[in-house]
Amino acid sequence: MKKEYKTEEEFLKDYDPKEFDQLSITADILLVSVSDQEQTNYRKTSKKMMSILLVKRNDFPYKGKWCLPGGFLNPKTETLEECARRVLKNETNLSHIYLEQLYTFDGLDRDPRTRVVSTAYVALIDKNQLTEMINENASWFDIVLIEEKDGIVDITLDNGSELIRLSIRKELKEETTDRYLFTDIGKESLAFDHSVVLLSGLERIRNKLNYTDIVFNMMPEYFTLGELQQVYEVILGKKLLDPAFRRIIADKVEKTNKMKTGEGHRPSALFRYRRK
Amino acid sequence: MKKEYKTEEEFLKDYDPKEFDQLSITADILLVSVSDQEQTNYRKTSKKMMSILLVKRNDFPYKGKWCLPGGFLNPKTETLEECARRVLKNETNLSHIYLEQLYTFDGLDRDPRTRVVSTAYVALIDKNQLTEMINENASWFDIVLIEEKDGIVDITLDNGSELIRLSIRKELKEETTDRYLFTDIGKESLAFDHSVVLLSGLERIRNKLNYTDIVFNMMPEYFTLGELQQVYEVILGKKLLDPAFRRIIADKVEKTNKMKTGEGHRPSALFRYRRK
DNA sequence: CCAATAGTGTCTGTGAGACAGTATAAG
DNA sequence: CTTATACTGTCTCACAGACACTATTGG
Repeated sequence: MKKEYKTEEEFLKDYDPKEFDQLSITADILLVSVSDQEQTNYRKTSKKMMSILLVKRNDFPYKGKWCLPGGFLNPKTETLEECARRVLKNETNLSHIYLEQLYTFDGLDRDPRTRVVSTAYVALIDKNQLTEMINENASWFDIVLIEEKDGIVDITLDNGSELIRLSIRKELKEETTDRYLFTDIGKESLAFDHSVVLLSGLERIRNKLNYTDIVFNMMPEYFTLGELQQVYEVILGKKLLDPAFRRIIADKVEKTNKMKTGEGHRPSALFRYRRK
Repeated sequence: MKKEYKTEEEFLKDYDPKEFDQLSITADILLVSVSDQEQTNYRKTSKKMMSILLVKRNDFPYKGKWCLPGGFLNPKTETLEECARRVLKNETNLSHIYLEQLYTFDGLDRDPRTRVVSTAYVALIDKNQLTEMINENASWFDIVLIEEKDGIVDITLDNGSELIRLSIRKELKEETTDRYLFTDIGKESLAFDHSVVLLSGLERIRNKLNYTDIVFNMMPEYFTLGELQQVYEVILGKKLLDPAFRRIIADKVEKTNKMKTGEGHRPSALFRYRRK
């Protein structure tokens, strides 16, 4: 039977590193989606927010803290991406999810137990496809604030009953490039170095929004251009002008003959992603 | 004493996987620089080419094949980047090299001995800084050709006495993104999956040329705009128009009062990278 | 003078930013 | 009629692409 520990120090004192391999690899996943915030005014459209899936840790280390879903790689049987998909399947019960390798995080002290290298993945889903309930330790957090000031990025997460405030220092590694060194400096934070993984992933998504079609992985099959624009705006963190936006996405979408009505204002045409 | 093997099969038959950890991580490095090709015509400027450092394998697996320099991570003492710098120091005797994590390659059959996950790094240097001779198994290969046609990328490498022709299939992983699946399909190739690492790295450099200042890691302190333009052209694989190029880099460089003369034509001003 | 590169002036077309205007549903 | 969003027309400004032109050296 598993022994119960009260503090992390007690746990580590008793921990036998030989039980683990000397070196392990995990795949951690930043699962991102877009959620709707209900509106009181019947005319107004619901506000959209980015949201991410976090899991509450049941065991030491970081017992009670929230972290990204992840799992240890089975070196004999699976690739890192397969490992990530296995974890995603457990959390969401979905199989065909957009997945992209983000970065490999390998600080010496990421995990107090032993050396654990983590390859992080970004996953995008349309929340409407979620049917079955996810595991009881998991919860969707809305990103209610993300703000950069004086080289510090503040992120506030909210799952309806709990608020998490993260603070990450962001400095250029090299003046010749766009690589940043992220350092978790918040009082609250996610387990391991997952605050840093979160910020890296969000910046990746923001960058790729401009030159890829990854947004459509977060959209339902039919959507209005207003909805699509809101998703752009929440990811980029700024308002866009209608005509400019419509020019940009004109060749990425196709108009259907469906309409969305009953919104208290002029109905809008439903569009669909135009695959190549 | 080490036993000598004649074939790879014989070697693998005798190989005891328990001698290795069940799972290992290596840092592999794509070290890229720019070399000058001598010109017969005294008026003409020397043509530039990209060149990369390869190492000839002394042992099985892939004995006799060329591969990227790399080394196993020591899980107790170093990060992957430190591991990469240690390898670079051995190969080039240089310490302050531009280094950037590229991607983590983790196919199940990358290494016939045991499961080896490799995190690849891209390193850029100015060849003029190289003084001491590198290790005797290492050699600089010029990229004499890189051509994409019908989803196949052909790369030809030349170190002066040996030609290597690589062929890699390139297909989009997902229609919504810019991620490619690379498959080595050449008769000749580099050891392990290093042909794929090479191509990934070259594409990374090409992309970053447009929105970062990484070129200057491959330039000497003083350079003419003609030289800089040639480096851009060889990396991008196309000619650029002078006025357009000068507009683009105008705010990245500063003119010095030095001149380059004796070239059989009008002398050119020497410029320097303008740090922020 | 010739060959080759250095360096500049300027036209043109494309495309993003900006603003203003028209259209249409629900209540 | 009001409110809120849907959707379009068009002006302007910045800037990349393109071409033409001048400048300057070694031989």
